[in-house]
Amino acid sequence: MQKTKRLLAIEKIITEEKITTQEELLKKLKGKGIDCTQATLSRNLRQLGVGRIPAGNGGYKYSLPEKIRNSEGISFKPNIVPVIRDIVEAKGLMVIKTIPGNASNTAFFIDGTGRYEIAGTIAGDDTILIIPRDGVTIQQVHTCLEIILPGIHEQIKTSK
Amino acid sequence: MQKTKRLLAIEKIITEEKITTQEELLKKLKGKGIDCTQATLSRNLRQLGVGRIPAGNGGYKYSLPEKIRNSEGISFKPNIVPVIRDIVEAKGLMVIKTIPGNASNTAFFIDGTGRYEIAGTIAGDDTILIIPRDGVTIQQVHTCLEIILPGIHEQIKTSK
DNA sequence: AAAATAAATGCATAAATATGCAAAAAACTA
DNA sequence: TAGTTTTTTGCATATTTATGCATTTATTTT
Repeated sequence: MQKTKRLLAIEKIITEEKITTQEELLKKLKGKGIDCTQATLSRNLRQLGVGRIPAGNGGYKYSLPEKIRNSEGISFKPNIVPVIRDIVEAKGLMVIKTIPGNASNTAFFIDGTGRYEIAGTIAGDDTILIIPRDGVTIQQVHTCLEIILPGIHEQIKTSK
Repeated sequence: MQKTKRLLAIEKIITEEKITTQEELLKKLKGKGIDCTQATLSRNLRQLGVGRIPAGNGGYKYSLPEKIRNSEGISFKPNIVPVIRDIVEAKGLMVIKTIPGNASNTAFFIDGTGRYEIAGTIAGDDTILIIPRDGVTIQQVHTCLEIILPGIHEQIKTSK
């Protein structure tokens, strides 16, 4: 799907560079071979929960949610990818395996993102059960996880 | 100065209600007897660091910095009220008493909110000095604290 | 207090963003 | 796989927001 790829690219670009307008983002994407219109970007940014905040030096910048912003508009994101070992599907639910003792904090992080796709989580010691909301497909949950934890699937695949 | 009053009103309104457009904010302000143009609002919002983020149900909402956002655009605040023992005024400054050892982290939290009213803070072990910005009254600082820490004054009053 | 300097504001408009609608693409079903 | 439904997208445009410039208001200096 073209859209998923685009969403990921948008998040990556926004995280790494200071993007001031949608037109600017449009060009960056084009540079990566991803082509769309400003209208589509506007919709995608909404879906990703991306906000537009005043930048310290003048102008504005786009910024991902689930971040902690201070009055300078600077943000950061905790990286918890390395603790995740595996992601499998079962009975329409999602099971995430972590390294021992890390299920709870990982689930807490996932909950904290408040993603629409996820109705709730249950965590043991090294296993998390993710309950998708009604009407949300497993594929959508995968996409959702990829958004929360960029590169996670790739990471799991290569470490196997 | 008219501007300070307006900035405070903007923060208050944005904190308490879901504001979708600058025009909407304009009307709310007019209702409070504060009159200006959209152009001025745009400039003020920038100065306050107010961002525009997608709202969960569709549409957008303005949001102060200092908040932790999740992807639904909902914000929440850590509750640190219980560590605060007393709030008194002295020489146009504000003195906050905390339980021992908690002044520093409380001050850090207050600083982090980036409130316009507060020029800066100094913390010892159980005492914080809040220096209001020029032109800001003690009453306005009280209101500001009530916004940062809802219910704080009530809590102190009842525990005495 | 008058003059000089800086800050704030409105007006008009440019710039940027969101959205209704129709078409195209993708996903699903029988 | 042909038909049906859902999702995604572009186009055109309405809506919303930012800003240059001139003017007013406030602040500072002499």
